[in-house]
Amino acid sequence: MPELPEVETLCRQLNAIISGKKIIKVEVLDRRLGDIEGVAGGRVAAVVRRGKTIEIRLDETTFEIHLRMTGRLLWQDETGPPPPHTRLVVSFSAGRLLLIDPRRFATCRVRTEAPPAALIENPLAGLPAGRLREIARGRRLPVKNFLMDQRLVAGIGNIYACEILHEAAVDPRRPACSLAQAQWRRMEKAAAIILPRAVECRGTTVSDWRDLFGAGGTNQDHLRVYAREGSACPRCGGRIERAKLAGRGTWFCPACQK
DNA sequence: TATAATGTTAGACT
DNA sequence: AAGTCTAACATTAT
Repeated sequence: MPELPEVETLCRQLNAIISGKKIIKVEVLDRRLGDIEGVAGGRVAAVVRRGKTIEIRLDETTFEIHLRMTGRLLWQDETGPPPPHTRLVVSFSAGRLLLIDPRRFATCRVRTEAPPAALIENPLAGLPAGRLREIARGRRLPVKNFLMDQRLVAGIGNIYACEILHEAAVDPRRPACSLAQAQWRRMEKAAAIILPRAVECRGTTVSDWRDLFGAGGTNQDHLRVYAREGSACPRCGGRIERAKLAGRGTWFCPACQK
């Protein structure tokens, strides 16, 4: 569910609240999350985003959380009964962090070494046209799948891939290697508009995204194509269509996205 | 009842 | 060999 802007929102909120604090207890309520009780006793140095992964950096190791499709993090000041689908409880002296995940796809791990970096590590800091073109050389997969490949570009998922491609007026089905230089430049510009705005809006709440304190984001007010099949394209008035790419719903305007 | 859901990846295929 | 595609993961909502 959460993509780069949503994960960025959580990391910023977490930083403000747990940096410098000690983890006093870890309760794993879903065995599939694995053996992570070892992080109990650690002190949080900082919380950092890597793509869609949340890195809780402790003094010695890094505790990572990936929310996948339906994972949420929720901060609670008081201890009450945890909400349904709570899979993990990380307690601090002043409150606790809950991982809630109906579909149970979310994952956690403890690591000491950094994994291999994506070719473009942080599109929030820029999605440079020149690099995109260079990486896309010889790759015939659809440009939307290219953008969503986490080994290539870290953090972009289905909503923001659709929105960036619309803003850049590029057809999501085009082979990545076939884009002209001018189109890559438009992609760079589009990302520089869409991603920072989504972060300012604290993410996109179309169904169930909530921030660390349970509040929805407001970026859904800025969506132009995602889940808008049949409505009019805000740029050219054409009809927004839905296709399937890499098994995912893909919304675009065939009239102005070339 | 069938389908789709904001993600990733192992294994199959080219 | 490297690039690409598909099914699977588990559950809820429409």
